[in-house]
Amino acid sequence: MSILVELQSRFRAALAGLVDDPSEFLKLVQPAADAQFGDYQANLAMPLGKRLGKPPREMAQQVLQRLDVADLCKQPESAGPGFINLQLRDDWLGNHLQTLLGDGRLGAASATVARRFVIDYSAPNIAKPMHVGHVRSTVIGAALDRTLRFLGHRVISDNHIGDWGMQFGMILYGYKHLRNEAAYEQNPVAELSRLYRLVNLLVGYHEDMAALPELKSRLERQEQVVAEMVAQPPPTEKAALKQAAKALGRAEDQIDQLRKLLSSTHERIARIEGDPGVEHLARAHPDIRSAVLAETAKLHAGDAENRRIWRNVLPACRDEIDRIYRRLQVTFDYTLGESFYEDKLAGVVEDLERRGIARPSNGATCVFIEGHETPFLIRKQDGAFLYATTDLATIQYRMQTWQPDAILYVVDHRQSLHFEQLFATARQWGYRDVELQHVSFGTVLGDDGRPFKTRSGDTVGLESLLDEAVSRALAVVSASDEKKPGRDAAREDNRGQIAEAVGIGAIKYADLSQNRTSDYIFSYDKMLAMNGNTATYMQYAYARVRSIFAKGNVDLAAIRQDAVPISLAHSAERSLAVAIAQFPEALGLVVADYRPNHLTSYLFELANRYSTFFENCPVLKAETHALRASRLKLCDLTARVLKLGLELLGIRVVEKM
RNA sequence: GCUCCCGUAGCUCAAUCGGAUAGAGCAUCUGCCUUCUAAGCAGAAUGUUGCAGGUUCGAGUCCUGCCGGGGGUACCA
Repeated sequence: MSILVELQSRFRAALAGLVDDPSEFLKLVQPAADAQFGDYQANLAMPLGKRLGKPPREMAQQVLQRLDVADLCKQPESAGPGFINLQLRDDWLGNHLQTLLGDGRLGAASATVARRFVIDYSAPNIAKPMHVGHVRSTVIGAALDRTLRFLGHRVISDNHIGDWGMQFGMILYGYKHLRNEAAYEQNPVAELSRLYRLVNLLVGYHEDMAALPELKSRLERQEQVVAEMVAQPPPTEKAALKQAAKALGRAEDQIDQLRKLLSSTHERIARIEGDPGVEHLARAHPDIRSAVLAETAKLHAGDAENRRIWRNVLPACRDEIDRIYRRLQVTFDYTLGESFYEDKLAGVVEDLERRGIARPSNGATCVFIEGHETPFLIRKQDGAFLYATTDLATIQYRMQTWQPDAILYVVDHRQSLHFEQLFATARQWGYRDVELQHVSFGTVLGDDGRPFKTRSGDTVGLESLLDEAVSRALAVVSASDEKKPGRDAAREDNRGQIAEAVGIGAIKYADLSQNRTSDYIFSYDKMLAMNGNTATYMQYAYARVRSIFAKGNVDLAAIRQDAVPISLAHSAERSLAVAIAQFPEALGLVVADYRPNHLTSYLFELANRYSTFFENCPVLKAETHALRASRLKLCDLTARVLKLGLELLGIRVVEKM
């Protein structure tokens, strides 16, 4: 049971008769912003007063007269311009916690209306190794997956891996023309990823070279424009003068931008030309871009050799990403990659054309969408399909196969235009009763504020990040052991497992604790931190609770059934109790806007309050037996909420640290 | 050009569809391990929420303009 939901229903009853639809006011019943205002607050008297044309303070009084919360709360008070402050009764809170002791769900009710979700997350491109950019989608997606499932929804997780696009054309081209057979024999995935990067580099080089003349002439034109503007006699009128200055500034900005673009293009070209080996390859493969596209088209058209290579190469790539998923403990119900839909693509385009949703334009097939300047391309001039086509086929398949109420795409926010167009097209196509959600997240940036890359231009591999995290955690575990001699010897064997849980947990938490919509600057130290607001802090709090149980030989089953009332006399006990009871509210926030950072904030707050409790309230040495039992109950609930909450985030707890 | 997002403490980030005195962590400083794990606790210091207007009982949040940064923008994903 959620206290907030209960309070809202009490307010609903109180508002009945005052307004027709109380819903918009009920959302103003919230946990208190500050402990001095109690546990919960209702901010509805002000807007209500405005609606009914009465002074807000009077309105608050009127609501209070109609409000029946005497069983849960102390006498509510009205404060300030009309805030209503509510404080839970200690006896009610104690009883409530008592019922939670016997509740495996810790108060989190199963959804009354179970929805069916398809969650599309992780989706790496299997032609290249997973890097830090894949962590966010994987970790956020998995957390939403687990949380929705826990709340009683039907969830189908589907890893839509990239195994069919132009990136595979690059692999094919590289495999055929640039492969080092010995390296491939030894480590196929490493060689494939080298080939992918190499071909990508060469394609980029020729694109840069091709773009250069146009870029130069644009710059010259722009410089001329500015020169003419400067040569103009300045207008005499003040307003016109200001206008002219502004226009000049903008034109100069464009020059700056063009110069930057030009110089970065020159830089890339120089890098290639400065490397004799690569330069030689660039000269030897002048038409590489169109050749790559041709390989892609051939694969799609069913060319026997390309299909054979594709089939041979795929298993090794899949093994590679599966190894990372095992380590992250992420699993999917389905892994239906782009290739799964290849035989459906032509039908999709045909169907959309027949219905008049798509039409040919400049040799390609497009969907024109109102409000969008550029069309949504579903087939290229050369006949090849695009990821738009695949995504449409995927929607069709998911709807036919699973009839979901919602499809969530956990994907970088840079693809928002694509999803807008995709969803708009899907709706025109007839899929109107499904919630199509782009659960977007911000980009991982480097120190320079640009999308994250290492100096060499390669993104940081995910696996090395995981290794680094675990090895740092191991160092901390070992250091902590040495500081406290006299621990049990079996402990040594556990260090590796503890380090794995702590290290991986740190990385996951770093991503989950951020509002997913913000970009963030990647930092090893931050991602691998084990102090402060980190998964480690919660794991540590959990281990401290478990340590009390171990030391006291506590029989938890007996404690849970013990009739001794829970005492909340100490402020640390009470504040901990309130946090425990608010677990369901945190889960509600997570699913309301698909943001796991609500759960991390909650768990940090809970663990924080536990630490205060731990310092101030002796458990095993409590003054009386009853107090000892009461505190053990608080410990038990804290540990269980921490464990369950972290599990929903995909983070493991350990018994000792 | 069009379009979307962002600008909060020295740094990295929060702030529940507009709520009370804008909060954490890191870094800095001061205390606390013979008492259940110091990966911790208690405390100090840190702000013109980019700027200027507007809307209202109330604005980091909404509107307008400006400044600054980033993304996307017809055949990559």
